[in-house]
Amino acid sequence: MVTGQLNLPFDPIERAAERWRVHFGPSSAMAAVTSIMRAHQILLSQLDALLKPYDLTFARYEALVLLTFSRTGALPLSKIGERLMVHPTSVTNTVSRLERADLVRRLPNPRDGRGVLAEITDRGREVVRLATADLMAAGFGMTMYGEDELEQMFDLLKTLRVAAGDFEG
Amino acid sequence: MVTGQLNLPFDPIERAAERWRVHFGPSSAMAAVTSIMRAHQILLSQLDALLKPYDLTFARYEALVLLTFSRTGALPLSKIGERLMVHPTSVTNTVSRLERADLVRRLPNPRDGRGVLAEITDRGREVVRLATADLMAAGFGMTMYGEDELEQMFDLLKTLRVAAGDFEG
DNA sequence: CCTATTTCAGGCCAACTGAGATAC
DNA sequence: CGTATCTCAGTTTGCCTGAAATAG
Repeated sequence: MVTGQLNLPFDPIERAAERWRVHFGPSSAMAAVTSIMRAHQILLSQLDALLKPYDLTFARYEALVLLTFSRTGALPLSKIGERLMVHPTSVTNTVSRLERADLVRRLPNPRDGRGVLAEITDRGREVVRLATADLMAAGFGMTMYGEDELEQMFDLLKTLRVAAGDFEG
Repeated sequence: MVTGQLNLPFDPIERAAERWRVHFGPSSAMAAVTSIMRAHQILLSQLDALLKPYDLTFARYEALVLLTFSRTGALPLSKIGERLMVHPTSVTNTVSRLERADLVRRLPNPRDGRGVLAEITDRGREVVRLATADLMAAGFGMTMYGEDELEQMFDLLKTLRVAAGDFEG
């Protein structure tokens, strides 16, 4: 429903921006923010639908892919939280769900007695392979864009991420 | 924490995209999608923090602003859901929260016996005024962008919204 | 009769807070 | 000792499904 074809005869964000200008003043920041919110909603809904057959959400899929990328297939939960920029308790929850589905297993961290490693299982690697094929076939829900536009989007949003202190820009 | 300054020495999305290219192939769509997800997370966290003193979330704030824009200060719940593109049950929930805080009241729709109007209260108008002043003072969390970049962002994301069928583009 | 509007019950997911166990 | 890692309990939010009541 969130991505249902409502087919309003006008752009609801553009209309809100016009009224915003009249009531409050300059509205380009508000229009850009609202657009990002809506884009997120559209994409998340599409990607979660694609991943549903694998009993994955996009958040869980991202964690799984991150493990695929690591040399040993295992990472401390703290590192996962850092890279995906999610809260420690969310990592615990995500890893628990993946563990229950037999896609990762928990191991004690041999280099830090406090720590826990999440290690991807063979089944986890297979699920990543299949899910990734589906996502790529769907172009990540971005098939309306050309290569140049995708890069433009990345560059534009990078400015925001740098300003938020995500990394040393 | 979600917007904490982690100050990684590298861009985690860029790094993931590089590895993605090696493992799976072209990664620009994935990088753009991940950037949108992260931008959403950053902005929502900042805006919700700004709105917290008013016991509002961004979703509730948007509903309140929409009522401010209507001529009579009242709209059917169905219309609110259509404009903000949220699920009917979410509208019920949002309006109930606002009603409990005395920012809107429910009225029967005189033009449709099935329907319910949400009408903004005087207190609701005052809260919108104050919250909007705070949001504008914070530039909606977008002060790192120039006017041209904000328009560029809006235009780029409009392509996605049109493709999703949000309106007659 | 069929459809539209709203509500309720109940589920899932992600994020957070705060507290505690354990180990650096 | 203080700090870091992880877990658990519990709350909030938003989104969803399915079913019901009511009315066009």
